[in-house]
Amino acid sequence: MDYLIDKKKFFDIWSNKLTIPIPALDIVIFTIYKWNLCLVLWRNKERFWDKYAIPGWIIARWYSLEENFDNILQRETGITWVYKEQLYTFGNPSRDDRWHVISISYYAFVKVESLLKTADFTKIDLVKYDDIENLDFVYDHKSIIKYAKQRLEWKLEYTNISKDLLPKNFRISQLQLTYEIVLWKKLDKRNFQKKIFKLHMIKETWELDKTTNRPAKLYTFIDKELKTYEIL
Amino acid sequence: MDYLIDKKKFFDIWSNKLTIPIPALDIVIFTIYKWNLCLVLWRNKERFWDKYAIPGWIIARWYSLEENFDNILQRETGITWVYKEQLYTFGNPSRDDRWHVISISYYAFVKVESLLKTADFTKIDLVKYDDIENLDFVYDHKSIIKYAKQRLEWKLEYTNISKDLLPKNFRISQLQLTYEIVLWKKLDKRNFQKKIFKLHMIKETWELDKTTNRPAKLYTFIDKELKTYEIL
DNA sequence: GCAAAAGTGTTTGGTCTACACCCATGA
DNA sequence: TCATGGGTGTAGACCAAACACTTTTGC
Repeated sequence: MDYLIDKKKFFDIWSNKLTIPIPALDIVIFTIYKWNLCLVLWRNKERFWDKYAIPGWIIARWYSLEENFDNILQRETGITWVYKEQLYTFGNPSRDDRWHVISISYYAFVKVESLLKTADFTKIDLVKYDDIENLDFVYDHKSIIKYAKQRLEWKLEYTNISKDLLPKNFRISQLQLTYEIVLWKKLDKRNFQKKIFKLHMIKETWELDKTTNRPAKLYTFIDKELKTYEIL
Repeated sequence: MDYLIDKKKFFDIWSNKLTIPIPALDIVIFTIYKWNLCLVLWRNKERFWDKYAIPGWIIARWYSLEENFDNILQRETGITWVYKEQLYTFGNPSRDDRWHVISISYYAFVKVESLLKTADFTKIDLVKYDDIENLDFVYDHKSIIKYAKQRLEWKLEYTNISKDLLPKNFRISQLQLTYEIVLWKKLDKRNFQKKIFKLHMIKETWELDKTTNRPAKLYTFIDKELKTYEIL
């Protein structure tokens, strides 16, 4: 009676084929590891013929995108929490040559401590972003990654997203280094600090980091929430 | 043999149910009509119990999102060309209470002349944005519209997207009015002009518009393409 | 001549950039 | 005592916001 619950429309029993594309969810996970921008990639030789893939799976019915995300993340990487945001939905019918799969893509950031504590390194590889040019990926996953990288750059310039890439307390030089790594350019130390302070993005703690020659003040983010700034 | 083409996974013949959600594509269409921000909405009493909906339909397999978009737009509104961009993918299982439908949403802009020339007003209604608060919409369409409006504001502030809302030639005061309508605030005439000119967004034509008391120069956009500006 | 919209500059405060030296500590 | 990274200020250019009067035309 109703067009939507007339399920015959979506599956043709005689040809044994769906008439709709299949929705999947894929995740680009960034982290800063040893002061390199890295990706958490999925390596599954059986399924992917020795190519890399970003974690992802078919979307299960009756679960929200968030629930599907959490489930895929946990099952395929072991990681329990990341900051995530929807990236884009890719629907080119030829992106997967076996079937029309629509990829609802997310990008995510994970702090390195959290990664090392929870990730299952038998399932994933940590790969430097700069190396992906030379690696083989399944389907259109390389272009999804590049799209995510653009978004990361924007996000870093206009929000306090770096809070999800850095430890709780950090030296200002580490914050600056994070920006330099992602934006891939040198920044001026004094101007950088002025900007960050003017935005009230971080505050001093009373701790010192004595691991370098001259001890450095440690800072922490003021806002726990994601905040967008007009300028940076 | 391969996990993806094992179609049994996606349709359970015994329960006669799909095991995946259904992907659909929905479109929020903006226009400026009689100097009001308006939406092109779909009114289908049979299907929608006298509520408004944004145009949309189930995604057909083997066609790209763009092809599905064009097809839906043409069939449901008659409109032949709009500027479009992907907005977001909404996947809450309860957004449609009959089935789990994932909505890949787009927002679009159409010039009023083009709208009036091609649209099929037996299928659509033109509704002022300011009125939607008091109207009934199916599913989560009202919140999709509000999300699209936010994006429109951003787009107007940082790009030359207004070219797709205005006629080819226009008075500067009309351009300013468009900004004021969408951003919902008064702008300073002199500062507005300085900004727009500094960005090299528009250029003079040698025509005059004599429909008001004092004739006004007509301007036109320099770039045909969408261009993003760092500042506005 | 008057109503209506067009057109036009200046000042002020704030922000961005470029740039160089001293400090505290560990080895 | 030296090497390493930490910490700090200023001057000049540019940009953004506030603000009011004159001009041209139709009626």
